[in-house]
Amino acid sequence: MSQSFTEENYLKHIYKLSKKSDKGVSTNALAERLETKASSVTDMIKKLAAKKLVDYKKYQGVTLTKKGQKIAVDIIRKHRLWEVFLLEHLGFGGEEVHDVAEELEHINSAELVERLDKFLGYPKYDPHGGPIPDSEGIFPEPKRVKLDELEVGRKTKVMGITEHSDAFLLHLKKLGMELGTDFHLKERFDFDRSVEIELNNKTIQLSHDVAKNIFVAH
Amino acid sequence: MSQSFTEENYLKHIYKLSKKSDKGVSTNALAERLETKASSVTDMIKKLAAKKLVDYKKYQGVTLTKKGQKIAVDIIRKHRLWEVFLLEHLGFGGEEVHDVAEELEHINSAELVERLDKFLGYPKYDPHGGPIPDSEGIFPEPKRVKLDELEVGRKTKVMGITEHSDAFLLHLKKLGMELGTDFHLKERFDFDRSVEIELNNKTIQLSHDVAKNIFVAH
DNA sequence: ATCAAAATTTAGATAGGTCTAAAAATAAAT
DNA sequence: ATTTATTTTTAGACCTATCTAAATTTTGAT
Ligand SMILES: [Mn+2]
Ligand SMILES: [Mn+2]
Ligand SMILES: [Mn+2]
Ligand SMILES: [Mn+2]
Repeated sequence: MSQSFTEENYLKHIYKLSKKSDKGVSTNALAERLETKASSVTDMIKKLAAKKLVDYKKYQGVTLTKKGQKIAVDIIRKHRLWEVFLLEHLGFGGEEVHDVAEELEHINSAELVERLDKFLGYPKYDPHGGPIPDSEGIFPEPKRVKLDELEVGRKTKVMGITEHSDAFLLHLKKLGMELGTDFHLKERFDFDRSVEIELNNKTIQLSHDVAKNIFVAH
Repeated sequence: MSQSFTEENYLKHIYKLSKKSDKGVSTNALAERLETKASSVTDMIKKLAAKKLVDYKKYQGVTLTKKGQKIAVDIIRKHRLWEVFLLEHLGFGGEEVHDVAEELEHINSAELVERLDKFLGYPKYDPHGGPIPDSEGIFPEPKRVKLDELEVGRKTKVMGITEHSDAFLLHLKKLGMELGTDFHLKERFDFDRSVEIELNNKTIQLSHDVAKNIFVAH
């Protein structure tokens, strides 16, 4: 069975949104992500459910089935491999890459993907740090690094801490950082090694004492 | 204005078929090429005509407008650039390449095409000898000529073909002619324009139908 | 010039994807 | 517990691309 571009985009975004919480993905959230209307989402979800790619109960949101998940992960694999190619071999910079990868990810050829993967040297992460699943859909073990060593510009997430005092835990809680919290490392200031991060649309400063005690995904 | 994959494929095949004769491309010829029905072709042609991409009068066949031609040539450019990439960099062999290029040619990004072209070293011909037009739509000067126009007596080599049917490919294989094969044009017979060539120490006759479909080095 | 065959176009139907407006269900407030 | 607001679904419509079957035009033979 083969999917349309549209179906593949739905599956991919259901996958990504479902990581954010453990409940089903809501119709509105999906509509916003896909820049379409809620009614269109409902229609499409029904079609995907008929194909057994998602589980769906009215008003309860959607989740991917195993089959749907496999397809979603494969799209992500292709997207990230193409981004590696565009950035590292064609010399693309920054933004433009994503839109092109958004189209290339739908090119349908297992042979092509495997050869591209080989050509690129079997990368495990794309240039934004996004992990690239293998052809079985297995993601690489996320390398962990301390926040004070991470390259500026990375999107990352909290993977662990090396300091377990109540004071530190309370501090993190107040900042809104917990295990799994996603954020973006915007800047590091050389004079005191403090960092500036963006988390939940807020910009926050962290001292080096804090940063050096947080493990983040690389 | 942007075209669908389908529209682009129509334009490309109208372009290619229109090279074969100087009359408009017939509905049936297009239907056969595109593996669809004549009625579907009529529908699509009307739409392309409404967009001013083709000129069309009922029952008279279609021709491309300047605008349509530009798009068609650009698709051919992309197709051939991708084939160079797939064959020379990803290590694809023979057949598989074409189908993948058939999809890749529709990826919509001028930036991508220019960067790919640069990455490949601005090739002028694809690995099958097909000329690659530049971004302005200009084809390279053919340092190639069809075998039925080559001067008698020349030593030359197979540079490409203009007929890609299985029957023709098989025929060439049987004759021992493939891309790059060297041979010597010994004689041309005026009464049927057949030619006699010497290849691997054997003397072979080729009908005009065969000769006119083989590109050779000039 | 007439008739038959082939090519082409039209009519009507189906399926995918989307939208607006209205109805129904759920969640939040009072 | 009611009422109100929000979310989600349904109903009905539209556009693209395709098909089959029937009608029309052109081509080619007699
Ligand atoms: Mn991306
Ligand atoms: Mn996409
Ligand atoms: Mn090709
Ligand atoms: Mn194509």
